[in-house]
Amino acid sequence: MTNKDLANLIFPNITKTVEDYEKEYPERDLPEGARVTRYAPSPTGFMHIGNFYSTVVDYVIAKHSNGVFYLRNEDTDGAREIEGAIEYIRHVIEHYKLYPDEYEYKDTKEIKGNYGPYIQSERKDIYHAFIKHLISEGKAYPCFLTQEEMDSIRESQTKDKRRIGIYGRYAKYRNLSPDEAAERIKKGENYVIRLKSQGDFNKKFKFDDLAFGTMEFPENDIDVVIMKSSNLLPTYHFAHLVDDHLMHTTHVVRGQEWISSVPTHYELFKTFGFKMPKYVHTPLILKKDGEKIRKISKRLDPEARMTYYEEKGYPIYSVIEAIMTIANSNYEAWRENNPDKDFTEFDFSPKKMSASGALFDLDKLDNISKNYISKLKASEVFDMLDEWSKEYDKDFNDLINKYKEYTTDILNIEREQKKPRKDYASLSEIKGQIWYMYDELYENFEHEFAEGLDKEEITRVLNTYFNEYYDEKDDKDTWFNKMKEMTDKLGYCSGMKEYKANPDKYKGSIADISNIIRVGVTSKSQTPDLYVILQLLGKDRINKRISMI
RNA sequence: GGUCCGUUGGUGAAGUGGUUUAACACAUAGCCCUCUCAAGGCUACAUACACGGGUCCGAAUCCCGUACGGAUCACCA
Repeated sequence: MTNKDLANLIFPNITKTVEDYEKEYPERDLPEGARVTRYAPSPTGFMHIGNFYSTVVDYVIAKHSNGVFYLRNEDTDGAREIEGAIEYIRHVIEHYKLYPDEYEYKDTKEIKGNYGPYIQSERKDIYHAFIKHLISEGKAYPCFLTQEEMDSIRESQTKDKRRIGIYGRYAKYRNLSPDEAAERIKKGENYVIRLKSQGDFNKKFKFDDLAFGTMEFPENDIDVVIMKSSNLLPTYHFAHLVDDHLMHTTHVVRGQEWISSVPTHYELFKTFGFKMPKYVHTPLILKKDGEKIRKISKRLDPEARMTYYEEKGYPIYSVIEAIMTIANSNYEAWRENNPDKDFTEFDFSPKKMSASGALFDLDKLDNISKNYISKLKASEVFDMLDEWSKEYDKDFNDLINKYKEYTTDILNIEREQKKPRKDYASLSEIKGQIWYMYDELYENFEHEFAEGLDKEEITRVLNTYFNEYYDEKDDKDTWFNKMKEMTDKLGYCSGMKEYKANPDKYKGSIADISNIIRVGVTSKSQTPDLYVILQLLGKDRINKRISMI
């Protein structure tokens, strides 16, 4: 029996060859310099900030070059698959408008692109053809090692401080004759297919990573599993080889944790004589935990999960800007000079990514977000708030829609001007800052009057002001002059400089008067411009609130 | 233990042998402005190049070693 016979025994129904598939997946017809990237998640968990980082990088690289960004569902691990994971991943990339050019969704049967299927479990025959080829050539073999045998190999390797893995003399079945292998298979023995590695651990090769630069690795000599016995699907390494070759990926963007499997991938591509794509290994996103710095964790850090940003209501723009700022530190300067350009117009450079992990800084995110939101029109903020609250605060959503115009006016306070207020970093913060403008929410609070202020004085100031001085029709200057007038009449000081110089000569200052009025109508001692607040509140609300005191 | 990577102030970082008394941004603090807050203006801040050798007229920048940190070593991706 030859290797070819063995291959036929294992894959009797596979008739297409590697060459057939190469014809089916021809070179992409793209302009010079166009790059093909992919986001290739496994549906085994929810998307976290590290995945998102890579995805943004994928997207920028592809879009900036007028290339292709596609989505590939890497569902080769049936056991760990989580229901709804791929739907959630889809939700996130669509939420951030990182639409893939090619994709396939099982649940809705949507598919787009000529290089599919884009779901690995549907590509089994393709992988088998490639594996069959390898077996015929004697470059892969069935391995009958049991779990127990492997455990004991590992144990002895650990004990003897040897490298761990199935290689050299530990690769017990690599030199089994096709006849012996066939016999075991016919008996129904369990097996995986392993690569018959030709690498030499004592030889080194150079590898260029676009982010990390040139690295040197020993060649791979481990007979890695390329096909699992459990579901006959390939392992990641093999699927990466086949898919990225056939789909003509030019740039593989993936987390730094993959660097250590570069020797395996290098050998796999070499074995087939395929050209390797370029690699961009993205730095880990780290987190400071007390004194220790560690990889950000979905379990321990709420901000690691992408749901966090949606729940908080960070605009998608803010999150992407924050990620881009971490990815390339010259991005901020670029953005300053190009405030209106799409982030994909930025000439992203993998080389500029920091090789050490980056701490994702929520303060920085807030700052970026505050600046962004402050520059929006009130109506735009309203729309965003509407959309967010629909999902996360239904009651508030009803309220703002009931008073749509009023709410927009509130959101417009000190907004459309050269130096707008920067009050909100996220949509979820808004309610906490404007609740007192709504009678429906004007309950369960305490008036924040200055300490030691007696009730009689409060009443006197409020009554005097609203009965004798306040007129809705006044413009701001008139309004403020009247405030000063009353201040002086009641024995307070209308000039802050004068008051600060001689505090003992007066009952208080115009600041105290303002405070009484401000707290009287809003309960809060800190609000935006009092004139605007009074204008917006209007006579009815004001009267109702005064009478509550 | 093997392999690979990294180490500039509280954070992200600029910097690739000499315009560096080491940018910039965020954070923090103070002052100014001011009816409060936010914003804005100004200033300060951290006495920042892990450590030790070497190369050189000259090193954060090049080389070696040490320490520390991280990633990875599955029929998981």
